[in-house]
Amino acid sequence: MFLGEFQHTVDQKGRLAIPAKFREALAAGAVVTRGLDKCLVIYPRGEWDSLAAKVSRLPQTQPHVRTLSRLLFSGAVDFTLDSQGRTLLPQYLRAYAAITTDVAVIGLHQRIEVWGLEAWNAVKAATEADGGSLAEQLADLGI
Amino acid sequence: MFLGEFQHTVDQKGRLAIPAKFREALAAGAVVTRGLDKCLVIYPRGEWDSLAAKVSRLPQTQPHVRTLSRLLFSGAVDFTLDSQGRTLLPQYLRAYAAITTDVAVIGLHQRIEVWGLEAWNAVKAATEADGGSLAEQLADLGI
DNA sequence: ATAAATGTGGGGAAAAGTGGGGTGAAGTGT
DNA sequence: ACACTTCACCCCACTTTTCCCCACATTTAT
Repeated sequence: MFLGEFQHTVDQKGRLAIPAKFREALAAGAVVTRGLDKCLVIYPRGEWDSLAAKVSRLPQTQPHVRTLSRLLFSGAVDFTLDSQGRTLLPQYLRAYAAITTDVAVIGLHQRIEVWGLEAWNAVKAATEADGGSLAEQLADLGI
Repeated sequence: MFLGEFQHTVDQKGRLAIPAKFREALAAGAVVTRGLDKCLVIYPRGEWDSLAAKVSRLPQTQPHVRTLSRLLFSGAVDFTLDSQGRTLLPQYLRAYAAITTDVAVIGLHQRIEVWGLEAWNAVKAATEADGGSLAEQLADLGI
């Protein structure tokens, strides 16, 4: 289970150190891909496999199914850790999430998100300012 | 499993380097053909066989089934790698996908797509602009 | 306070991507 | 049937990126 917020830096080679607490759960294999909010998402193998299987089962003759497949799979990279517990983020993924040097690594239960630090701070600020309506929407979901 | 986005170039002889990560899975045999969206598609042998079987089973009495058959089978070429891990794309396939020099090679789980770089960037831009409806689809899948 | 673990930086070997010649087979036209 | 061109495939060479290793600073735990 991934929890917590960590501030790390991406070095000039595009490497990002993964919080030590997360490494064990990712060692068995994982995938990084584009998230829906201009951030990157790391799925451990099990999560990713079930997601990929669901998408693959859709009829690829439908245009929006192909679009969805491309969004999901084209951005994805097999996630590996080097001996220091770092991963190499491809240039196009860094570009997608506007990641330069400072990033926030966020544990979100079954998955991990990686944000450019500025974007993350903006999201946090927006969330806190917006607490009221968020509560209402969550109420609609029965939480 | 094919994943990721790679920017490669086609040289003057029409050769395209296949990402190293993909080579092993293609070495056992594969097929290149026209895709549905003005791109080229590379299917490993197993995938191609099941796709070909599926299409053959469709009622060839319907005009658009015949069109699909022609698109798929007439353009198909046996895929081979040279000693540098490159493949030779026939001129008519390059023409179909408007491929000149810069291309994007996209891993899509069971298949690989090859796009002219401009066309691919256009697809990506359209996808990002359309993020909302894709999020809904993912929600429908229970993600 | 000492030891261990974590995050960060960089050098160097290996691999990947790119370009270009040369040889032989296939196809074209006379 | 012949010369000629064109194309596919083999080899070699170069540049860039990736990966593996070592080193150091800072934090955490004992």
